[in-house]
Amino acid sequence: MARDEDKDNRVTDRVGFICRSLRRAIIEQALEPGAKLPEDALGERFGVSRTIARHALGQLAAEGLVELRRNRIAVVATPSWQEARDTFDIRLGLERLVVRQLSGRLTKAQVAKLQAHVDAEEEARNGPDAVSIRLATEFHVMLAVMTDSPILIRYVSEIAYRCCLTLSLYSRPHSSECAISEHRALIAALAAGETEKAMGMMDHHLDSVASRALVAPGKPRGRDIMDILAPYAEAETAPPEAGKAPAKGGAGRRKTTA
Amino acid sequence: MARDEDKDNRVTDRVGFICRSLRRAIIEQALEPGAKLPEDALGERFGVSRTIARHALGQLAAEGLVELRRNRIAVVATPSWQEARDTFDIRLGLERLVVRQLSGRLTKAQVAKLQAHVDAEEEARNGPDAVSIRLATEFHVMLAVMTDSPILIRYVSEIAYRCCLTLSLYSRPHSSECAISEHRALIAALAAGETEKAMGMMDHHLDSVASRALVAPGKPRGRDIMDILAPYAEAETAPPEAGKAPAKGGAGRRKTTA
DNA sequence: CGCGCTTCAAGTGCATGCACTTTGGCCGCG
DNA sequence: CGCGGCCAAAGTGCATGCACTTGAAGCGCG
Repeated sequence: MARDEDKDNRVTDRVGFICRSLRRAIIEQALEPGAKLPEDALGERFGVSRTIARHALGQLAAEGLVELRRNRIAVVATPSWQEARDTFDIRLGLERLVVRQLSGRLTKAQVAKLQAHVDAEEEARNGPDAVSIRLATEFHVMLAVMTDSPILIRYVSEIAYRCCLTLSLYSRPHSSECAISEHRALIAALAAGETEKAMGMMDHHLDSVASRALVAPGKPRGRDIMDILAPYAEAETAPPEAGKAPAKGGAGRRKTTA
Repeated sequence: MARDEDKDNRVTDRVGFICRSLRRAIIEQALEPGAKLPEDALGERFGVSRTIARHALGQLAAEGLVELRRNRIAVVATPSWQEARDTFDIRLGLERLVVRQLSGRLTKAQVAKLQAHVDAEEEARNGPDAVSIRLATEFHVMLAVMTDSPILIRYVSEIAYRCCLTLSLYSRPHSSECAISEHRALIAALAAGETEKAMGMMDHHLDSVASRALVAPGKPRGRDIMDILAPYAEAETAPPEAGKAPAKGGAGRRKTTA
């Protein structure tokens, strides 16, 4: 990722740097949906002025990772359940394009690179979930990058990141074991040029991730506090264990990158 | 009609306003690819400071409509031929999703609205091309909006705008007559819930727009001057008018769509 | 004891100023 | 006559200051 850093396009890069950092923090769930991102705190943390931080926030907002509300502190986006489903749906469509594009056209080097990445995933399996999620996401982004189509790259990256977001909202502990083997199988199919098969695998892969991970709309984790409180408003009969303090918000003052 | 749209999200709206204006200017080809967009000129024109103009430019850059180069004046993006093809390809994938989502689910009011829009297209047929293009684009955006899926809306809008851009680079005078009847037919199929048929129509529609409009890579109008000059640099023997001389990236045939 | 109003601090919205970079013209030199 | 370097104008990069908005604590009133 430090590769094409200073191409000379894109904003100076301090903005880019902040974006990348924030994105990473978000997909690793160091920043949960709803986390506040005050401009000055950001600026201070990254050693830049609010102007830059603001710009970065703007970019991230354009990608749908943060929410900007006028005169309010920016927050990490909290996609609705419906949006989450849509996101996966669209992602599927986009990744099919990737597969179609790539099938039978992968160079040996590319295949090797992909395999190496999956090896890394394997290795990180016992590490923190955050890392597995990031690696799994990066695998897909890597595929997109290999299409060499800037637009496709952008869209797939964006949506993959958004998926991480929804995952961090609506998923349970996470289980990425099968994902890894599915990644391997996908590589094989792509390398062999079995387009249809590869597409089917991608379908199945994403579909299973979605249905396995996306747990029903019942209780969105970091969602609006009012949602969490909702069941308590109904009746005062033994509320389930929810270790969240009511008013003050357990987040303390400003959160920034971990 | 330029009044609302600010539910309270998004930037203050002066930024939004500039974005919208610029987008419109771009898709109507009042601003050709490569056109310069200096911050202060923009700011002056819209009665705001460079800060705002800059922010707008940033948004547009995120959408791929303008290009930002460090320390240089921002310009309207000039997608390469390859990107143009990719764009249409991806667009097709996205619009298929739209169709699938919409098929058989359109309310009477929606159908009416669509038909009214196509009527407007019909009416504008003798007007300037710019308007026809805008209307045709808006038709597709309108469809996307009806899916009620924010992400899909965003992506389709974005890519539709980008297509306008490529059209203004690589298309001939334009002929949108058939597009109108195709729009009508599409509405009918959608209303009738004939998903497969509707998808096929969308395929055909976009494909024909692409292949009809996108005239070969021969002479990209506003594209990098170096490309145009390349064949002349080789030898001074009568430069052919279409020959692809440089060893540049493959203009090689790529699956358009299935 | 609770409820609404006031007041204040945190935070954003935006403009402006200054430094740095790029560009293109001008001039002197070969 | 051409060519390469200097210089000013134009433009961006970024920080900072001030006005405005918002949320909430504090306070008085019922």
